[in-house]
Amino acid sequence: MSAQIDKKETTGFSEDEVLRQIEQAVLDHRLPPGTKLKEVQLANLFGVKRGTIRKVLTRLAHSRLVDQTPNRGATVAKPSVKEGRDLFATRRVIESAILETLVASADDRMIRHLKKLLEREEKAYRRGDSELALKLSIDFHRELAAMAGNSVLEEYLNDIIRRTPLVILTHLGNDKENRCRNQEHVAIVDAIEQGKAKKAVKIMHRHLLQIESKIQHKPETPQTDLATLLRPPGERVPA
Amino acid sequence: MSAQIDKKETTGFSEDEVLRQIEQAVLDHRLPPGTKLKEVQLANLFGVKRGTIRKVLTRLAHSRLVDQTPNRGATVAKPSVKEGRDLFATRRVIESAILETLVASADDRMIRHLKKLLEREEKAYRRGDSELALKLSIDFHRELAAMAGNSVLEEYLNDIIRRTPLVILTHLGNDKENRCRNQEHVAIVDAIEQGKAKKAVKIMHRHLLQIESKIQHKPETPQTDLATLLRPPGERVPA
DNA sequence: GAATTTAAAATTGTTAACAATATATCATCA
DNA sequence: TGATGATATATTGTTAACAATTTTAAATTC
Repeated sequence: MSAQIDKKETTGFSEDEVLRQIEQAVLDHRLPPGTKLKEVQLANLFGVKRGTIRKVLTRLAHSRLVDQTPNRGATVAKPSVKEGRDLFATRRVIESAILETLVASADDRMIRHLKKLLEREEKAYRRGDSELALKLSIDFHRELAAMAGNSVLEEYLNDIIRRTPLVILTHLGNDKENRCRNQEHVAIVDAIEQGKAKKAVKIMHRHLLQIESKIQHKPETPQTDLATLLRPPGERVPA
Repeated sequence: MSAQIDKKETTGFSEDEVLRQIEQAVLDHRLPPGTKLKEVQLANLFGVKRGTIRKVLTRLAHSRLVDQTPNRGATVAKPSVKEGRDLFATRRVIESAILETLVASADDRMIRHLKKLLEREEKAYRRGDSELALKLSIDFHRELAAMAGNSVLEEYLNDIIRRTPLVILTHLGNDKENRCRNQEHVAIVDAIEQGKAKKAVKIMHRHLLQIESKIQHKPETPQTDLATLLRPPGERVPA
């Protein structure tokens, strides 16, 4: 009744590629929290051995993107309200530190690069391409972290960013409201350009609190679905 | 020439226990950076299968305590000067946030508990038991993190604490100077008790900068030795 | 003797078969 | 019907044997 998922022809991915694809699926809000992740199913989907999937799941569990329980396999993690709050609070701390560092060393080239990113982001918003807009919004935050030049801060922010979609999906639903506002990104870059660290931090705080303030009620538990949602482009559905 | 390390009789540890023992060995400055970690050797030492060691090494690599290179195995990580600086800079950020949070919610019970810890720490210092003093000093920082009540901040601080010995050993040597000073810990608790967050943060900054300022020169590369240093208590050496 | 090549040993990486556990299916009975 | 228990299936966990690679050692050549 739930047997053959073919897909043997694909060339086969490396362990890192599989990991990144799953992480990307979470970032894109395609993998709802609570989704069961069966080893053989994933192995077939990606055209790899079960052992590879096994290692990937362990790594994902280590970064708290999946929950692993002995003998019962892995599911996409479902952060608690508490964890969600802690995550956002920590994010404010990390992003503030990034901005303080960045303002001290920002040059024209960086500012220009950031503004180019923001233009693309705004264009995506106007065009109504919310998928691309979300991606570019994430890129903006990541770019700030990379520019600050502290690899550990960058590492931690990326960790938080990866976990954030799970918090949003479990405690906010998939509303369009819960996205970064391009306008605020612009204001942050302006503050950086002016060398006003405190101002940049203040805007960033408001920016993050806007989303954070909403995570308190958990509306309902949506039913999990099959894992064909791992493939971003059009894909055929096996018989 | 480097063949049989017996040790088959031991009861055998679980995966998590093996992980913790290795982490503890790093914390205790018993595992110098660069030490080769051979799978079968570790498997024999802990009385577990090679697969278990393999998973543990992967997990340790994920938290950057070991470096893994394909086909060439794992070694205890050797952080660069840059990584060391970034680590300490981030630690200041995290510990500051912890203190700010903590001061807002500290009660008498917490203060009393902290003071008790400090007494034990001071006693260990006076007695000259620098091993215990180091351990208690780490406990102090961890306790602050736990009391703040933000699980993500706590998680990150623990991550940093685990990696810190590797930075110290590679770029500072094993001097007694590079340890936390009990006196400063006392001053931090006093500031918390008085509800002065800014003051506590300032002391903490000075506290951490004192160590951080020294990581610039890397004296030499000490030779790696065998991994019998994994056992804290007295152990027999096989023929 | 130093450098290069060849062979041996040690170490890591992979796989398929098996074992253990959990989940689903179905029959039985109150 | 609904609960209980037995059987079958599906899923995860483990292991030992094998393959691939690197490191070490020895042999050869100049």
